[in-house]
This record gives sequence, C-alpha cells and structure tokens, in this order.
Amino acid sequence: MADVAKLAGVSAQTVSRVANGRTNVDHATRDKVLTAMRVVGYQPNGAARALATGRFGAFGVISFSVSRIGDARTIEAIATASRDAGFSINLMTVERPTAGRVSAAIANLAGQNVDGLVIIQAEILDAPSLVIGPDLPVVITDTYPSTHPDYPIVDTDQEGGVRRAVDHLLAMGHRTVWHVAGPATSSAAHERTSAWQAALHRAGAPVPAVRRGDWSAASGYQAGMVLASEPREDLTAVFCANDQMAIGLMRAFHERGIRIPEDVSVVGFDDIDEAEYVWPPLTTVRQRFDIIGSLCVQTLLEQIDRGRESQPMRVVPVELVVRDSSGPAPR
Amino acid sequence: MADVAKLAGVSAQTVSRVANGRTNVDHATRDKVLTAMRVVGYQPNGAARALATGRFGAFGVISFSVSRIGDARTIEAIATASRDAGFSINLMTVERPTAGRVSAAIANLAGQNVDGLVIIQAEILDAPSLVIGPDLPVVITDTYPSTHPDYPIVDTDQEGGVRRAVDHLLAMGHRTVWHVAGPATSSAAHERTSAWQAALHRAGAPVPAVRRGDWSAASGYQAGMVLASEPREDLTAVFCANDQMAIGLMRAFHERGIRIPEDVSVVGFDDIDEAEYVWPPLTTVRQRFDIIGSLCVQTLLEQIDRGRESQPMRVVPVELVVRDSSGPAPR
DNA sequence: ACCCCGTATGATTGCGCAAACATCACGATC
DNA sequence: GATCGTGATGTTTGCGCAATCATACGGGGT
Repeated sequence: MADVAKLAGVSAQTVSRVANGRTNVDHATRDKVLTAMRVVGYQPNGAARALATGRFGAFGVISFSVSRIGDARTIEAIATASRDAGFSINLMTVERPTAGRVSAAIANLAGQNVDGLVIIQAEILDAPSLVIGPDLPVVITDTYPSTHPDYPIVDTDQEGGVRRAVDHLLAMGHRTVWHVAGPATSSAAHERTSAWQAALHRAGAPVPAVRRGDWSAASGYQAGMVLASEPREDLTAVFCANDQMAIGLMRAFHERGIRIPEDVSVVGFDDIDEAEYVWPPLTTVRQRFDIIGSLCVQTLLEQIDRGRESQPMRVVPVELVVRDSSGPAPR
Repeated sequence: MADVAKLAGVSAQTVSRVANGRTNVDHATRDKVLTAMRVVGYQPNGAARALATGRFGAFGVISFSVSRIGDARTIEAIATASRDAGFSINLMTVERPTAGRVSAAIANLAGQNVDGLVIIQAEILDAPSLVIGPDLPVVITDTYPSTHPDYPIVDTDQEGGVRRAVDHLLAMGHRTVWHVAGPATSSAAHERTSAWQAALHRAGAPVPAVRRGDWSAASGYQAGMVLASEPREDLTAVFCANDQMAIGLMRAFHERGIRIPEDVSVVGFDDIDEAEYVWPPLTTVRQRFDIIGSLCVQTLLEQIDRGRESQPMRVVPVELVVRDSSGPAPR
C-alpha cells in the first residue's frame, strides 16, 4: 500500500479510501491511485483489513459431509448466496459428529476467521448443547427444530413433505405404506419417520415395522432384499426416506421380480438429478436446497445487523413430484 | 491476550508461546496460562496471527460447481486432507467459467486469506492463461494437462480409464463402441473422447459419430432416445463419459424396449454410489477422488516448503468395475 | 469581507499477535 | 572460580490496514 501511495503521490490513507470504494475521493486522484495499484500489482491484505475492522468478510460452514448430495447442494447454495452478499466461505468438515468436536470446530472458526456460522447439523449430537460464543451470528440447518431453542433454524418442511408422499400413496388405494428410514443418528430421518407414522395414524392405516438404512443406495438395496424375502399381502407401497435408498430398494425388487409400480409403489425424498432417470422414474419429494442456502445467509446477515434476537424457525416448502414409480394399488 | 497474561502473572509473549504449543515453557507456567485462558475464554485472533506470521492456515478452493458429484467428492477430499494438515478451506464458487472471472476469484482469495490455491478447473476457459501471483502455491485439477504448463496438475488417468472401458467391450466381441461425450466446455470430456477414439483406432474398429451430453442424466436420456430411434446394426455397446448420462441413457433404452446388456452394453465413468444400484448395475470406471484431493494438498504443502519448482503432473490411477450392464456382443 | 460548512486529503494511532532480541538464573565444564 | 551454554522469560517492534482526528481549500450566505 505504501508503494502505491508513493507512486500515486498521495497518502496511504487515500489509497485505502480508493481500495474501499469511498466516495469522498477526487476523480483524478482515484484514477491515479487505481493506475498505481495496477502497476504495483497491489492486493489488499485481508488479515490486516480484518484486524483493523474486526470484520472478516467470511462465513464459516460446518458440515459432517460434503459429498452427500443434500449437503453438497446446501453448501453450494450457501456459497453462492454468500458470494453475492460479499462474503467468502470457510468450510470446515467434522469427521465424527460429537458435540465436543463440533464445539471445537466452532471455536476454531469462531475466534479465527468468520463473521457468522452455518451449522449443517445432519446428525444428532451426543450432547444437547453447543458452545457458541454469544456474539457470533449463527444459524443451524438440517436439525430437529427443538434441539436448539436458542438459535435460529432453517429447515425443510419435513412433515409436510412426508405427509404429501404418504397421502399420495393412500389416495391411490394402498392400505398402508411401508417405510425405509434413514439412520438413527439423523434428525431429518427421525422427523420423516415420525411424520410417516402420524400420516398413517391420521388415515387409520396400520403402521408396519420400520426398516432402517443409512441413506446409501447400498442400504436401500439391503432393506429391499429383506422386504422382498418376507412377502406380505399389504406390501404394496414403500416410502423411502431419501432417493438413493429408494434406488437401491428398486434394484432389489427388480432382482426379485417385483414389478414397480404394478406390484409395489415406491416414493423417495430429495429429488436428486438421477431420480427422474432411473427405471422407473422415481416419484419423490423435492427439497429446495437453493432456498435453504439463501435463507441461511439471510438469517446471518440479519443477525449481523440486529443481533441474535429470537427468530422464528424458517420452514422451506417442498413439492411432491409424481413420476412412474408410484401407481394404484394392485387388484 | 493481555488479560490472560495479567491473570496468569506472565508476559503476553509467554501466553503466545503457550497458545502456539512451544516447548520452552515451564510446566507450572504453562498450567497457569492454560487455566487463565479458560477463565477468560481466550480465543486467539486468526487475523492478527496471520498478520504477524504472514501465514493464514487456509487453502483457497476455486470451483465452478459444488453439487456435481465429482466436484463434491473432490472438495470433500481436499477439505479432509487440509484439515489433517492444519489448514482450513476457503471455498469460492465461480458462476461463469471465464478466465477473467477465475482470475478475479484468484486475486480475491490470493491477496486475502490463503497460503495456497486449488483450482478445480472442470471447464475450459476462454483465455489461455490465468493470472496467479508468482509466489502463491497453486495446483490445478480436472483440466487438460497441456493447458497450464507452468502449474502443477493433478488429474485422473482419463486415457487409461477410457482405454480399459473400451477394451473391455471390444474384448467381449463388440465390433465397435458408441460414445456419449460430456460437454464441449469440459476438458475431461475432451480427453475421454480422444481416448475413446484412440482406443478404437488401435483396435482397428470403426469410429461412430459422437453424441454429446452435458453430464446430466437428462442429457443422457436424450442421447439414448436419439440413438434408439435410429437403430443400427453395430449399436451394441455404448461408453458414456459419466455415470449420470449412462443412467439416463439406460432409462431411454428401457423405454424403447432395448435390453441391457442383452441387446446393448453400457459402460459409465466415475463409479458414483448409485452406479451399483441402478438396474442393471452399471459397469464403470472408478475415479479415486480421495486420492486426487490428498495429492492436491500434498502438492501445495511441497510448494510451501520448496517453492513452485517444476513438478511432474500427478496422474491418479483408475479401476474398471465390471457389473451387469456390460456383456458379450449379441448373436 | 466575513464566517461557516462541506469536500478532499494527510498524519497519527491501534487492531492482536509473534519474531527478534535481550535478560536472567542455573548448572556443567575446564 | 571463571567461562560458557542452555532453558525460561520479558521487552520491543512491526505486520498492513482503517478509524479517527487534523488540516487545507473553496464556494455560498449574510
């Protein structure tokens, strides 16, 4: 910066003003400075700026996974919304989802580099409370609403999505709907299972035993093999807690000669890109990760302006996408 | 830090030493300081540390996409390897892959916050050269080897992977292999197409016209519909440049009553999780994104130590995974 | 002609930390 | 017993920038 100032024949402070786009700089002066910047190849030092201003221009994102599709899409949306708001993203992955590790990651990011924190909490933590500095804007997504009463939450309308899926199947004459749940460690999986139960209860339908997977197509395949090997009269519809398990389950049914949807209807959750192109095309509940991401950023920006006031949970609507994997009940 | 020093009855410098884990501090003193840190709730300020040391403890990652599976897995691997090396990840997405935008993103990250840069270049840029500060460690992945002769490159063994896939099909008696390519903007797509051509040439097989998709299952579906509607005697094997297009293509063939693999064999590229669980299970070339990620980080660490000396391109091996979507040529 | 105020610019200071050097005490060595 | 080395600690300084205050200039109002 000193070099630029010398070359342009102005003070360092004026260079700073130009670099920050202040208006109170003469046109001619600004041009001189900009030219000098280009000549010198000046790049402002973010650390020094952060030290002087107390702002980092970055949000931290804590996630247990990046490659799981939902997480990837959420992160992408957060990154895009953050960039548009002038913030960069500091991504921190936590290998094992214990509250201690998450709190450590938070501490790490918090003191260090960020103006706010998005926690993609995907999995239930072992301890109820997170240690978060009181002044750090924070938002939690992909978590039980009740888990963190003190922090703002953004999440998909799990209950509404599941209700639509189950009602869709019941409306087509299925007497009940089986369920392949996500892992017990996932709060989203819990919510979907509860909502499935509730929807069946409301309709007066029997509630079959839950099969449990781990989100992977492999686990859906296994669940499908188990279901196929203990044939039951009322197995005509299955709601899988995500699309990948639904895909695996469909492969198992194919292998066992169970036709979809003639014998059994299958519905997933997420609407991943492939859902439309597997065979048969998968009926599913579309999550709007783009909205989730931008709401997270918006929530952080509001906290930066106004502090962590009590905010309502933000629920992101879903949409049932009906394709060929679901149809009328047989007979 | 001053508060901690006062409370512990030592100098600020000693607190700094404890915070940085230096060994030359007396046990008793260290304990006093650690206690004081806990009492005060001390968190070192990353910006100040970076300013003083000139190191940020972070790598920048520039990517055009986060949610595309390969990118997501690469980013996850980079994040994990970086964390293990004590670095965090500053993620920057670039919406439109022009050299100008990428250079701007680089400038943004470079001066600002990072000790090194991973560019996941996925798409061919409009201008040949990137503007990268001469002192910034950098590594480019997912790009043409020849594009950036001056920078270290890490990439999958595209040629080897394609060769294995094509040879696998030819060895089963197919007279030739059709190809659904990735988008013209992708260097990986180019490489795979060239390798496919070369493999056919080597075998003396005819080279059918290339169909082009955009990596999505939807585009694979369209390509499949087109292929299915112009039936040809020699259409008995298709190599798709990624798994998602292969999945879409298989749906199209299902719809048109073309059996896989009895009528047509299909091979993909990537080995995404679902590949094993679509119907039929997809033969594909497994990319090792985990290795790519850790090699990227390793390359950066070496540059930090020894400067940007000329490094050989690092080629990551692949593996052909044979499943049920490929079989002997009909008749 | 005077003052006042707004605009453009410069000078000083401190953000929180670690590098570099200085100091001190103590034990080993000849 | 003088010298040296080693480990533990303190003091000074500067990293690069923006906040703050200070200064200079010029035009409009009275």
